[in-house]
This record gives sequence, structure tokens and C-alpha cells, in this order.
Amino acid sequence: MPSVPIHSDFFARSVHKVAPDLIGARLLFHGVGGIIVEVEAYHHTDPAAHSFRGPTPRNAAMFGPPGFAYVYRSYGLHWCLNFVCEREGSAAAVLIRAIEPTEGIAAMRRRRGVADLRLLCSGPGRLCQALGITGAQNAAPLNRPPFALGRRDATPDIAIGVRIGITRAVEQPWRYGLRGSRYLSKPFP
DNA sequence: ATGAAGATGAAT
DNA sequence: TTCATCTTCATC
Repeated sequence: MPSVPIHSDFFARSVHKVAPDLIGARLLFHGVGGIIVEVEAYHHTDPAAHSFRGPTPRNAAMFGPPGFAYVYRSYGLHWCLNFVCEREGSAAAVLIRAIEPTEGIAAMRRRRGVADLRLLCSGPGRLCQALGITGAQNAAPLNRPPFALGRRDATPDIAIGVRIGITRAVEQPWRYGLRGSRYLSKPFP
């Protein structure tokens, strides 16, 4: 169902351009997924970014070329999915924080152990569990299976806000969401 | 070698 | 608000 596929060039731009452009796009993994409704932008100049203090084994994918996944383990038990952006070495990425489930809902419910649509993918850890994404997908290319990304057809109403769970970084409007969506991890002000 | 913090989520 | 759960990275 991904209409027009998203290719690597899409990600070879400023992370602050890519992030809002991802709202409304379709993300599938093995045919399971939905519409991206919430993301956050991270740049290596940002103290909250994993890449801020230079390359490490964990963040290596962030320093690689755009159009690849950066998956990391959070709090020892959750996986979080990012899309690497900008030129190789720029170490910028967009954290995918929430999607609206549209495909493979039965599989998502099985993996998550809950039925409520709103609890399936409303959060970075939740959506990885629902789609079956793990560290095995770190550094995987986004432009070919099992990933499938589709462009949005119309520009949605995008809400802008500060990021979730970030206390040390400068307060900047680097969180983007589909305004009014019921599938956000947290509401926008 | 050691420890503190962490881009979270679920339960209380 | 608490806690589960454990990797990562900085520091000693």
C-alpha cells in the first residue's frame, strides 16, 4: 500500500526538514505498520543526541549514510527505531515515536498482548514491539524489504513541541506530530 | 572494574 | 510515583 516509495535522497537532507516530512508517511516492517504520527529530531550538535559525544559502538549507525535504521536498547528492555539523516558522518537521526496502526493489526496485538489500538504503537518502545523490530535491524537499509516506506500524499496539519524525556538539552521545538491524532505517545500542548 | 543514568512503559 | 531491567559509557 505504500504509494510512492521513499528513497535514500529523502533522508539526505537536514534532519529538521526530514522529521516533519515524515509525519503522515507510511512505515511497514514485514507488511506490519501504519502511518507515522509522531517523531523527534536529533542532531549531533544536540547534547541530548546519542551522537553528541562522538562515535561509539552503539551509535555507529548514526554516523553512517542516510536512509538506514539506527535501533538502540532503551532502559535495558525496550527497542527504539530511528531513521538516519543527512550526509554520512553528520550523525543525525529521527526517532520514530508513534504510528497509527493500519496493517497487520492482529500481529501487533499478538506481540503487544493488548487489544486497544491506542496502546499498540503509541510510543517508541511500543511500536518496535508491535512491529517486531529489534537490534537485529540496526543499520538495516530502509529502502528495501523487510522495510517499506511510503510518501504521504497530502501535507498534514503538523504540531510542533519540545521532546519527551529530555531534560538537559536546550528546549527547542524538535518534536513533531500529526495534530489531533489519537495515537500520539503524549498530547501536544 | 565500577557505577550512574538512560530518547520507556506498565503498574500502583 | 515507582519500579522493572540492563546496556552503555565515562571514570577510576
